[in-house]
Amino acid sequence: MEDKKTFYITTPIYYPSGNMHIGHTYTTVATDVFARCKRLQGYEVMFLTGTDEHGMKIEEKAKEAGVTPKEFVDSIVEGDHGVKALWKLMNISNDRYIRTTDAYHERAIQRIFKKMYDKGDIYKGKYEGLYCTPCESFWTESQLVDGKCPDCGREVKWAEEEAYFFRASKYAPAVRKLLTETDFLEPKSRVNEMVNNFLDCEGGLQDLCVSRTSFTWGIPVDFDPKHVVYVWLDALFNYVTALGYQNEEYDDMRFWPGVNIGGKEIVRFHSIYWPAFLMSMELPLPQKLYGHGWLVFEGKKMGKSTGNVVDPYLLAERYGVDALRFFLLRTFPFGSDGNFSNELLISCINTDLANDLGNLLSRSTAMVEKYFGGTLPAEQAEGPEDAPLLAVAEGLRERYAAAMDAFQPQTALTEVFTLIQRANKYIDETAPWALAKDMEANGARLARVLYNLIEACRVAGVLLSPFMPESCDKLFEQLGAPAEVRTWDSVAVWGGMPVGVPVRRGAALFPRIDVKTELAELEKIVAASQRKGPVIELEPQAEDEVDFDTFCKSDFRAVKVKDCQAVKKSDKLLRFTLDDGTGTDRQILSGIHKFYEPEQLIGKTLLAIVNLPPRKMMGLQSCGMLISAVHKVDGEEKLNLIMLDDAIPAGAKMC
RNA sequence: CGCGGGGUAGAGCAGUCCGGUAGCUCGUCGGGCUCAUAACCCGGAGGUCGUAGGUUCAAAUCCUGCCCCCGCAACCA
Repeated sequence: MEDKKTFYITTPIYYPSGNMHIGHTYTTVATDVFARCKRLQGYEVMFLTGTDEHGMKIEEKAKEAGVTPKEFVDSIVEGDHGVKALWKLMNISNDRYIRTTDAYHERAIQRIFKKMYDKGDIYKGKYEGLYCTPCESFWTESQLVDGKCPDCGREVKWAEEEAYFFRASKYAPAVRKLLTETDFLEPKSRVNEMVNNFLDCEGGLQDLCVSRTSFTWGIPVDFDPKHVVYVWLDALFNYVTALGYQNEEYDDMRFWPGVNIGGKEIVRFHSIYWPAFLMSMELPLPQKLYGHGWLVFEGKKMGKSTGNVVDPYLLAERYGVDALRFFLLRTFPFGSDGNFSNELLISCINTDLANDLGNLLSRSTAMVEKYFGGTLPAEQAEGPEDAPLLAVAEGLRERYAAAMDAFQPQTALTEVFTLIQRANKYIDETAPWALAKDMEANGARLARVLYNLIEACRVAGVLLSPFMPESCDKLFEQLGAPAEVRTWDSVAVWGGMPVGVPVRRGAALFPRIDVKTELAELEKIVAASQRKGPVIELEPQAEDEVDFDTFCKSDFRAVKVKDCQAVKKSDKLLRFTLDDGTGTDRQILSGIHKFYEPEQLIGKTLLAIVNLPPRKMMGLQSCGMLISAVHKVDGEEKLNLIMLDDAIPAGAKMC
């Protein structure tokens, strides 16, 4: 009976509150490449991805859209341009797709929750905090806006709610050991952050609240149905429920433990609570958690609010799925943040794929056709130029494997391109076109040169196939490489390519792109998608009435800006020295540096409320508040100070 | 002193763990070749490796101080 080694790898399960962007694509493509690489190496691979579909945010989004939460997630997961469609487009080879709304998963989570409870690792306690009754939400002090609910602006009050807690504190020492004494979490640079912030912090590792009563879109706690299981407990266990843990749907726990890949934002829950949960359930810990870096766009974090989300559909359709896959892993070191730009994408395609790889294949196959009618003869002669080329290929597979095992696809690709570049040089050195001038004398040598080139293309093709499966198949077609020389074993030594196979020059694998034209084109597309008209959002009008007396108490005055300066060490605060007509300067701090430079405002006449209680900010007194008009355009906040006619004297009362 | 990441040629990055010729891609300048996707190959110019000290025969790399940038956090009446 065949006993292949198993390999289990996962992406995080994504939260489908909106469409996936290039960042999700990056994680998923990377994981796919690792999975394909292990399959190539002969492992029995289980590759899991999925979606994390519960929680309050989805419940809210669904409400906004006027559908049920299930209908909402169905449309994002299964719909046109949805998650599954995107992974299909990107040629993701996941073996399984888990949705946390799958019945088997929900059942398993209930069992897990019960087991932890019976064991005493989950206990019923009280969640205390500031609570907004209409919104049914708890907020921390820091989340509050003006001491009020950030969502609705209403009063919050101290409240407590019954909740279940996971005894994370019990496992803190073991987790600490795991992080500091093993290479479970990589890259290593993320270890300190976790240990300092969450384990060695004041009070140590806090117990985690694992149930909620404030919303219903979640897995009910079956023995206490007014509670639903908090999303993280629900979500993290997907990695084992998808293998059949605590359910009857699957029976694949032999794959566990596996490797969890994810962006750096998931490191906290995956490196601390996930191992603790597993310890509680007495399951083996994951082999590895790799928290890769983020793609940033023009130096800024990518996000819907900044409007700089990069659409993977657009790029894949325009440049090809393989080119995009390749670019993501070739250009950015996996462990750290990378600066995404369209220009970088195009130049990567041109340099590596068109000029180096594509052109090598093109010129090599062209010469086999031209000089030998597409089939190389068996009679071949070695030459002095061969050794340096073969030296680069020697051990290439092992260097590549080592880099892949270390989760450094960028390095693995650099290795492969060393061979490709050396092969291009080899053409120059051997000058096949010169040999071809006297076939009688040089025919055998020419045959050998071309054989080596075809072989170089083949070896590169095998090693690149996890990154660009479709393109490598096309490459093998052109080379005439049969299935048995597309394998991992076949690239262990030079010379696997059989002689006499038909070589056919085909269409350019990666056409060269005109950078200038293309960048202009992309800009047009982006501009067009934005030109649909700015969406202006306004604050909803207050529903509560304010009584006249209360209103009259507010003392609004015209004030003149005598001086205005940025507050040191604060991004947002400006410090105003104001003439309020009293003869004594009034100091007001205002968080509007994002919208105004201090020098723009000096001399202006503004509107302020002057009888608010003074408040300290960044150590400075603020006596009142400047009044502004606020709105949002395409999700971006806009703010305009109310500027009064300069003819109005300082201190004039508004009524 | 809140936590973390980073500062290496005009641009983008590797090298830093484990000190020993500073490397890659693009750009630029010059040359070669004509098989190939105006591609390929060779060579040149261009770097106080943020800064100031320290350890050492030797520091981009190890240690200390400082400056600047970027996330998170805080603040944003």
